[in-house]
Amino acid sequence: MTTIKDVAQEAGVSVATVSRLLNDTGVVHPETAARVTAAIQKLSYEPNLLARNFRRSESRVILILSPNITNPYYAHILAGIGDVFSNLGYSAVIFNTSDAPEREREALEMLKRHRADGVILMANTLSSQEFKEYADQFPLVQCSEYDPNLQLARVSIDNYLATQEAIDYLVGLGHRRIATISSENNYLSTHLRKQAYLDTLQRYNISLSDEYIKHASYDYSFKSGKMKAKELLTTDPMPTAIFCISDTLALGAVIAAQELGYRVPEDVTVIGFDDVEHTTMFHPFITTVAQPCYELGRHSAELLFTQISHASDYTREVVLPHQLIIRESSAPPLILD
Amino acid sequence: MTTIKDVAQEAGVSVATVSRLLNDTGVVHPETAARVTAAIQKLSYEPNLLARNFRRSESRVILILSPNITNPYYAHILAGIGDVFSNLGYSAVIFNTSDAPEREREALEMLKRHRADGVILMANTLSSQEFKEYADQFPLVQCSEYDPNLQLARVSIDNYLATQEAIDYLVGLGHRRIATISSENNYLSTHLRKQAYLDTLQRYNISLSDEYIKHASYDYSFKSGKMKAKELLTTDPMPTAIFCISDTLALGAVIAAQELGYRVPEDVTVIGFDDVEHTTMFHPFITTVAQPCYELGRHSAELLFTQISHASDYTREVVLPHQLIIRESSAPPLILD
DNA sequence: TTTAACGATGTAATGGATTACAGTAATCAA
DNA sequence: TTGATTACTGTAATCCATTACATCGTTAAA
Repeated sequence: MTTIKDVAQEAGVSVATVSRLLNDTGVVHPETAARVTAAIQKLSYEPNLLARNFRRSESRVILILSPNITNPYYAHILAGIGDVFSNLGYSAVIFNTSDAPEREREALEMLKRHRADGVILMANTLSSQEFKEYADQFPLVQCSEYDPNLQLARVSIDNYLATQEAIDYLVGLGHRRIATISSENNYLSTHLRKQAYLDTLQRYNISLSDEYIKHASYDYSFKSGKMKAKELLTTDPMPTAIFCISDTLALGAVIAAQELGYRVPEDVTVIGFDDVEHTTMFHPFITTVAQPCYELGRHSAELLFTQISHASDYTREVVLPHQLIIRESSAPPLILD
Repeated sequence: MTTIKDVAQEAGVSVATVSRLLNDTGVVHPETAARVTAAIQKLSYEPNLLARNFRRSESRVILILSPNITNPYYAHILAGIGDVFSNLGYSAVIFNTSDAPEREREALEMLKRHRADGVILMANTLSSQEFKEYADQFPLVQCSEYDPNLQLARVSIDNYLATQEAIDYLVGLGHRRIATISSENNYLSTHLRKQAYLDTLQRYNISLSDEYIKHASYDYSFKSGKMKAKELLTTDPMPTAIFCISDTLALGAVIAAQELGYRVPEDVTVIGFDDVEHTTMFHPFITTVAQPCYELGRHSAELLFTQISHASDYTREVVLPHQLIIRESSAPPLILD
């Protein structure tokens, strides 16, 4: 293997000079530089990053913990993170935690072993205390979800406000029997969306029914959304609107309604959350709360990089704008109570 | 930072002994081992992987080149690869090439710099000659797609045979006006599927019409599938069946048909390829050729690992079984010619 | 003229783990 | 009893790039 020593020998200089040229630290006489460059070319030398990283004590790897990569919502976040870091010469390692604490712990151990320089978490299943121990020692950013007990760097939308606006919209259309399909997972966004749902209905003096609150699987699966929607559509009185905390669930609800012979939005309004591709794949196009996924990823990456670069003060909380997108799956109820 | 030296000092032994214990190379007296283990615990020592990898001259990273991670087809392949390698203590870095040769080259350079120990390619845009140079030097496996000019390790299904069976099935149903939505990309699978389509129709003495052969975008986008299907559905005579080389395209075709007022499968049969989730999201469930994605990933990973482990002889070609899954989007044509 | 500063380069230490090789004591075979 | 073998441990070289410090002309400032 060609090393910096070989290049130095070939060019008749010391390794220090080669290194200086390579890293653009310190001055090198143009003529010398030319000789070195020629030697590098001739020997087709490539610096050994194992040695460099070891010496610099950095891995140039960042870790991304995501509960489930197959979820399209994450794909754009990943793209955003990837674009920032690959420009900076970092590799991103995506770690599928499946929401299992052991898996998450295992991944975070990589930081201790100098396997990664920092981490972006899409979800956190550890206790605040255990989580804080990592956060205190290593660059860390929370994306989408975050631990409300800790003052750590995070990037997300305002889930409470976004839900409020969605429910306001439904009430504004005339809906009173508004159900929700939440999730059995433990994410903050899930809590906030449910709380905003409850608070907003209360604000309008709309009575709440437990039967109108369903919990789909932790990963928002299409199947569980469909199942829960069928439960809702067979309760009496039937809700006239269903607020789903993810588009996949909303899709399931639309299909459930169709299978039961209901029309969307004439018989029942369905709205989703996230705005992933399949909201506009078939009719009715789904009314949803759009999240700026790519931007969430980009901001997270930038925030992590400032931490890795040892900037002492960095923004802790980035809240990006959401947007209610009205499409075809929502309409006023046919019969007003 | 705690180093192996600190542990050695604490335990009153040499670094060699600690290392031997850590790596289970050579014998260590049980009592000594206990002392060392205690020291490791006490100092909460974690080996520095930067140093280890440098010394061992391995990165413990493998590279995955995929043209487009947002495509759900790849998600399961990635899961299969990930499961194998994370058990082996490797990290997988996913590189989105977007089918751009520069991006691919850039990624492969990482091998030269000892940034990764091997690579799995989902698609290759380089010339056989350039590609061979990397393959000769580094562990490499082609997954799904491969360069037919080179004898390199690859894992895939038999695309030609699979397509043949699909067309046989359509002809068996009574279809004669069979169209295809192929892709403008340059993948081998695309060529093979198209060729099998052509050959099989010829075998049945069914005349071919250029109007029945459409090419969607390189990434099989839903939109382009829908657009091309509309073109097919407005040609005269209209095809009674459309063979799509991906499920996303098939989905687009179904929606296109519905928007034009045609029923699937009564008015037009649509079949897809891959068997990703959305084939069963709504009715009609899509008839498709299933690929064992997870297994493709797993086998690729195992094949790569044997190469990394310097096994001199390893299997070059793994062909996994496909399966035609008949669902709701296919039926005999209403009117036979 | 002398001193200081600068430009350009080289020497050698450094990072942390692995491992070839050497060494010691104890045990075994003859 | 002696030589060989085994079990266990230590010393020090090694991997390759970076970089603190030293060196040596040359030029600018005093």
